[in-house]
Amino acid sequence: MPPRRPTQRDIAERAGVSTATVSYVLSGRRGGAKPPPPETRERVLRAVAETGYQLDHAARSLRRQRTDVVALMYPAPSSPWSDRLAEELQVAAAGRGFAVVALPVITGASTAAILRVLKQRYIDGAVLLPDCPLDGAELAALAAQGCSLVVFDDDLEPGGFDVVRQDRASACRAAVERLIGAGHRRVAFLAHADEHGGALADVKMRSYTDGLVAHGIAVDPELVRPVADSRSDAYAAVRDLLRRPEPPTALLSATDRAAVDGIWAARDLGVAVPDQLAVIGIGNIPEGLMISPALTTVGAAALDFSREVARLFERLDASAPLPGVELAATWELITRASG
Amino acid sequence: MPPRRPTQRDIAERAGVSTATVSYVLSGRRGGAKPPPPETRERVLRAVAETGYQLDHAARSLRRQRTDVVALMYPAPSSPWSDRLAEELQVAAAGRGFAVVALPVITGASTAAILRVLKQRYIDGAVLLPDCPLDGAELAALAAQGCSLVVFDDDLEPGGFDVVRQDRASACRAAVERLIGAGHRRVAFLAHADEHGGALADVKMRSYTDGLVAHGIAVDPELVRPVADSRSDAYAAVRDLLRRPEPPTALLSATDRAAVDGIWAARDLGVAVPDQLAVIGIGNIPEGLMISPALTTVGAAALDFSREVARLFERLDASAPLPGVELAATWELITRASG
DNA sequence: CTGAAAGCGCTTACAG
DNA sequence: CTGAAAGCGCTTACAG
Repeated sequence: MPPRRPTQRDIAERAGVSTATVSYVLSGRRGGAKPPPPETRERVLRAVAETGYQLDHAARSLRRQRTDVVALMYPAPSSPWSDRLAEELQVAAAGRGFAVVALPVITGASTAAILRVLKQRYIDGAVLLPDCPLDGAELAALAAQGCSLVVFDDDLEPGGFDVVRQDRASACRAAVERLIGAGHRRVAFLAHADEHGGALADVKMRSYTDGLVAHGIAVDPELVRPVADSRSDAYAAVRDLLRRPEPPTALLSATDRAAVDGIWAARDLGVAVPDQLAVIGIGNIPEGLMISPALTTVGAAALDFSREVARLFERLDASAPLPGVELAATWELITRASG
Repeated sequence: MPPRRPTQRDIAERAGVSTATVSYVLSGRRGGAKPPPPETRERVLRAVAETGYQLDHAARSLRRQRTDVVALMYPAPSSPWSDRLAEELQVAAAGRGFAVVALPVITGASTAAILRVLKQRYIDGAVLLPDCPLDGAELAALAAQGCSLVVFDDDLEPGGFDVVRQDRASACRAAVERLIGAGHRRVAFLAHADEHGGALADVKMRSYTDGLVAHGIAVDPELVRPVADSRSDAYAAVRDLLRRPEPPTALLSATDRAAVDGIWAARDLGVAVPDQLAVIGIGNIPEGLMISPALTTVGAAALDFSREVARLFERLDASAPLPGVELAATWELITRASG
């Protein structure tokens, strides 16, 4: 049987003071009035040390109507972007006494439990990376209940929450234009698999097809492969494409990882990149810089979320609700050597 | 001003029932007695729908003395392993009404806030991946307070919590033995950088040095490079090593990623792997299967945490505290083509 | 300077 | 079948 956790009442008895005094000592807070004198303070702290007392988060949250916890929500699996944001958030949060919890959203698994974390006030605020499963109405409802939200989304209008614009569609389209502008007519596309579908997958696919069609190029279904989410599938698909009688001369990939695998496949077949096969990825992951030739890609230019993090804490610190604003974190075509 | 969140009292008034009835309807729980009849039920549910009522997590947790939240703690950055465990945990949790929060521990940032999440009963239980910043005494204290814990660790004894053994030291040592057994005498080591130090970094380094010394081979400081945590540094370091007058004939890397970069560097210099340079990584990430030649590595054989996840929920479901047990998830030398 | 007391929003034995 | 009431462990205006 685990012994009952000590409460402030236990500490108070042990130290011969009231629970109010215990709370004042522990919180250091005292609404303007003087703090308890050192002697009282010490008795309390000694009792805390002796019993191993720990604050009860639920009780404090209920009473104070805030949790001092913020969340980072993102579609799983994690990425260098979500990792970096988690780090920046945690550094900023530590200085203000906030804890950070990450909420990876598993595709396919039920999202009910994870949405409960937001709706039932487990947390005071959150940063939502792109493609989280919440619509504008749900976000507005959360904001109206006092949840501080910074949301990465290219379509939503701010409304009690802030929206970070990446303009991913334009950047993806620029990649297609670059390939066609360089004279490519047979452009292959490594698409997301169906089970990794979603808004962004659609944006990527539409950028590809719209780009081709806008230049009078028919979309050849043979050149579109749903392999962008699997390294081994991507490698095999590109090898297969390059061995065809009429191989593609350019490759756009929905993920940088698959693009890198494509470059490997090309290298292993003796196909020169970019001369015989131009390759452009999407996402701008660090690995793209490591391969030779370095990967041309589409994505955010810098691994830096300081503005978004700062904005979240502005919201949390504000005494009155802040209006929703738009922040720009625009995706760009990042031209390197591969295409 | 955000309107006050509706409470069960508001729902009760609106539906013309008591708060007790509201609670019974919402929880579906009723200690054996009959549930409220459909008519009452409907009135309550209508009021809930009209007001957008959401349960208050803090109040419920305080009253029920459980949170229905479990955590996954792991040293950042995330990895295929932490991603996979998050997924398995979430699937298992969803079926039982539990939410999952991830707690990435940022090296360098203060761990105080994150430890509070465990100690202040923010959660009912957690899986701790290797190298989390909690010692045996802290874990025992948490367990004694009723927190269900499954801890990956090679040294700790179970004590109110379960311990998952990986035996990483033996597996790392086996990698060194394999290289030396194959006749290699000049074995380079890509070590962790100092800032990525920790117990595992030490285990890896010791396996390397002890292995060499056990076979009468002096450790050449020139062959040890602290580059395993940076892809670009690893690539450059291996290129540099291979250009030396007396290049190494084998390479052990503290991370698979750096090992893969090493293979790239070798390929780019025309050095054959494994004939001119045998390469072994540590970690068994999926990427190791993608490179050619496939990476020999050290790690868990399968990306499968079902036993650990099941055990966590066994603990959570148990009416009385369970004794701590050891689970085996032993690391192995996984022999592929590179070394 | 300190304490008694109310109350945050739930759940659940218990009485009717 | 339903409701009044206690209480989970805190914080904080308020009284002394």
